[in-house]
Amino acid sequence: MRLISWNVNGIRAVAKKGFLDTVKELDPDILCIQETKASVDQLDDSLLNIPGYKSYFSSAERKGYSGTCVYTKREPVSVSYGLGEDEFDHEGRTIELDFGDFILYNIYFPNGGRGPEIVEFKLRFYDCFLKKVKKQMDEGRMVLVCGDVNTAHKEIDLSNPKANSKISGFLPEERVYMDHFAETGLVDTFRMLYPDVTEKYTWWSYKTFARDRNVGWRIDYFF
DNA sequence: TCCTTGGTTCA
DNA sequence: CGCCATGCG
DNA sequence: TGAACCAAGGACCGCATGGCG
Repeated sequence: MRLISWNVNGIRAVAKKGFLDTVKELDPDILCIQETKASVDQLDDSLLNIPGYKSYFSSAERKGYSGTCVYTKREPVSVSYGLGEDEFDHEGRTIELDFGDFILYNIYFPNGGRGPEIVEFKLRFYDCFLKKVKKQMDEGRMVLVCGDVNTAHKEIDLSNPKANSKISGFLPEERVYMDHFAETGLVDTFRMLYPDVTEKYTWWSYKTFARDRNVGWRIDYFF
């Protein structure tokens, strides 16, 4: 089974740049999208109904902000939106699909770059999420998680760990939560398969051609 | 992210 | 509608 | 004196919205 996670930074923008062709080529069984930046009524039928897939959308109340969706060939038993905690459920960040033999979360975790109070919000979000997952695991459920976590775990996971140790995305208090993910039983699959591989990133700064030079961060995960 | 400015340390 | 500023990442 | 090492501040790009004429 092929699962894909993709932060598109505007699904309408990528739709103009071959999104549907790419999906066809990649042929995922389940495709998890973050940062759709759109509400359902802003999307036309080609995005709402991709042939062969069921689709589920969750949008922020604020226009043009955040938002997630999932396209899946296999039909889930049930789908729910949000973490079940009012504070975290107004920005379309969480889609939870129950497939019976496993639960899959597609999550766009908050970006803390706008200030300390947003970092606090991000940490509370992590906390709420982990409590929920722990409960499900204690009940014997298998849980898969993918999405944009917005934190690099260890020094190996970004180009300039020293210079970024005071920047949101690599703060000590954020990295501790990546430890908590592991303690909860959520395995960073990439790092499990490639424990020593360096310079593999999922996000690059828009500044100074960072992507061309592969100066980046690994902040998107499959657990 | 990178470059600049300005401040500190220490051979 | 085009143009520019703002918010966000 | 000057080399080396920081901390802090500013410009930077792309998507989307909204105000204005």
